[in-house]
Amino acid sequence: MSIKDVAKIAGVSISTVSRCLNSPENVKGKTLAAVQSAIEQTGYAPNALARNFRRGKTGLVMVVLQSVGLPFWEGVMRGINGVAREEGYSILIRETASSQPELDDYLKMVVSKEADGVIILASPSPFSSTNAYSTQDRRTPIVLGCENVTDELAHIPSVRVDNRRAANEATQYLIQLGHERIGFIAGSRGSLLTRDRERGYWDAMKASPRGQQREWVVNGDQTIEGARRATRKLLSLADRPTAIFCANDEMAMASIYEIKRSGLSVPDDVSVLGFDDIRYAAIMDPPLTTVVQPTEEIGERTMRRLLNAIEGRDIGEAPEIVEHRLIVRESTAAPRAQDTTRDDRRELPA
Amino acid sequence: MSIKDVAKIAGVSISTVSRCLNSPENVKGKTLAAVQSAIEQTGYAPNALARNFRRGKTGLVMVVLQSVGLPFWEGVMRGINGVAREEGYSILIRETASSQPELDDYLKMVVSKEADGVIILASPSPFSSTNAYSTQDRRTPIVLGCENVTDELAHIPSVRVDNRRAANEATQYLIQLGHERIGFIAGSRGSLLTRDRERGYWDAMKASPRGQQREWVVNGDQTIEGARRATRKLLSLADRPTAIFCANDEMAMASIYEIKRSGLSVPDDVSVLGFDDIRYAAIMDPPLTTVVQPTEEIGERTMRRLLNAIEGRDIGEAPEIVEHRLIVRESTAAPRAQDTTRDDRRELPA
DNA sequence: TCACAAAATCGAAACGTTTTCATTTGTAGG
DNA sequence: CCTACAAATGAAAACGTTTCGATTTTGTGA
Repeated sequence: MSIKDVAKIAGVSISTVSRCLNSPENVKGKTLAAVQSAIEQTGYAPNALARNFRRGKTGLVMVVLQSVGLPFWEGVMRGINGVAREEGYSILIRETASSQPELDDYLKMVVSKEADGVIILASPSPFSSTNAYSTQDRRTPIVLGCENVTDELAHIPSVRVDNRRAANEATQYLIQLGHERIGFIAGSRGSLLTRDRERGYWDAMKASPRGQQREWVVNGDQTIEGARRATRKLLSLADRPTAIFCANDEMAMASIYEIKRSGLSVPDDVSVLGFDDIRYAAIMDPPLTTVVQPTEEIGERTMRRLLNAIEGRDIGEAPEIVEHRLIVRESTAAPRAQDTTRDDRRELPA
Repeated sequence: MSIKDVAKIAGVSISTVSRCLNSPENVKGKTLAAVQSAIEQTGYAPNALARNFRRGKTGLVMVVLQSVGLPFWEGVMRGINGVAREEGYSILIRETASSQPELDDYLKMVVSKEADGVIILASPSPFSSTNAYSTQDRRTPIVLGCENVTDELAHIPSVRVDNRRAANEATQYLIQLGHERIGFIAGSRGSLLTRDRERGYWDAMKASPRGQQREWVVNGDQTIEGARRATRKLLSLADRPTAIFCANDEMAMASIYEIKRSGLSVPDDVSVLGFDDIRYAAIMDPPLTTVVQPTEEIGERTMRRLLNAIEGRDIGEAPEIVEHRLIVRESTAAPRAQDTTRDDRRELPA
């Protein structure tokens, strides 16, 4: 059932059939009708394999993410998918959770015509020497969404919020509430995104009454378990923080869990502030104060930028910055007046 | 940079180069070495487009899901991805959240060689007349994961837990705890998965002391908002349930949120039981009692079954059933002794 | 009706593989 | 040293489309 059969039935040449499919405005109404009828009749569907082969384009964009199922990426993926559909592309996904390929493997996929471009939403194998993004690679279309990657990929064009400023502002907000001892649960080591947020936190703490304290910053590893551990560590500090800023909402959830579990209350004893505004942020107990990113916009712009690159335009290497916003819910409050000793925990009901 | 260039440099024919790539055991060591060196030298990478075209296979499996970012599908996708990688397939995703194609569109994708097979994890456009799965379609490789689809797709082979039995057992568990008024928050109308769970609930309630009550079953629409609405409805009942069984964990989260918000406590006033054991189930407050599905196994078996179909084997149409398991945490408890009036809510602190 | 330009159609090449069949090379046995 | 056979390699076809240049048809104005 190929274009040939259709041509024969319609009594035209195969090039005419092809034209009917691709530029019907160039074919006479009568022939068009004949061809369409032949197509109906045979149930012909163009062979995408052949077409893509001939055109030298896969129509595929590879999206690298850590794992399907992480709520944060929902909006980003919706954005990506939306413009992909609009522009006739399909999305190929690869999870780094299950395997750990090198960046290089992805770049190769576009030279071997498995995809036309790559969007990176998660660092391929962290700390791999072959992850360096050489100038030679500059010609393969690739864009980062959110800059959730290691240093070596720093120069790849990206679309993201200003994580440093956002984290700074969020921390400022806690300081303004009156908090002086503010903990920070960092994400996975070596992720640009995470490091920028940590920097923003440091920036803000510099000007805070008690200044910066090394021990207030603990690595949460971007995992629930890690964040729980980190929280326990923070809670056991002599100078226990009255507020904890988590590098993302998932860790904030874990942190809240652990805080409550130790008999403390959020936000009465400890305020918690997240980052991302995932779909569960508003129905946690208490509803989470957090930094919102325009995820869908990030997805859309990432995809658009990639398409530009695919079409051969120069997209530069400067990140595209989109706006964030702090959304205040109930997990943050002013610290309690008497909260200067570390022993108030004992006074609480279990 | 094609196979031709490599052939020229290596001083062999293109068929030999092809053989070096695909069946090196059939080529003499010396030529193999020469060819490999030529490949190195040119940086040649086989053109996947051409290869797939020639072979008539895309190497792609289309996975239809509602939306990336829903935690439940994390494990399923990991399973799918795992065997896909093993078998040399890539995963194409399509979200039904952003567009609503018909099942037919997906089937067409395999005839038009955009993918070799389809895995359905979410109903394409619910209640569409063209979603019927005709016997004529029986030849296109397609498998359901979890049967999260509308009636019309009932006869497509699937891999899933026995939702009806699982829901029955879960409800039994609540009954055994001493609950008599048990609410059920159903998922999206028309989803087989959800309906089976509802059936399981009814099955169990038949034998319960107070029997079945229409008003105890409310539609939660598979959404957070829907589940909140449903919960409010249940709580406002004259005979307010002392336990609520939610068709999935996400709705359980929403339900718990709403219960607490109305001043009641979980599980003291109302027990809540979920389904799925998503990654946040264990760190909710309280940690959620729920039904676990072996998601990764489901994904693996779904994919394997699809591959069988792709390779032309008859995979039948009977569902493959995998084992579920109830995991008891802290969101369920025996009802309070005095809990027979509806007015205890007033006695609680706001 | 004719000439001519424009529009429509056709024929054939090309895309980069894989694969079949034929040919060459190598090897062992007599 | 020749034959027979196996192993290795080569030549060419084929996959289904798009597209280029050539050719035919159509339409227009004189």
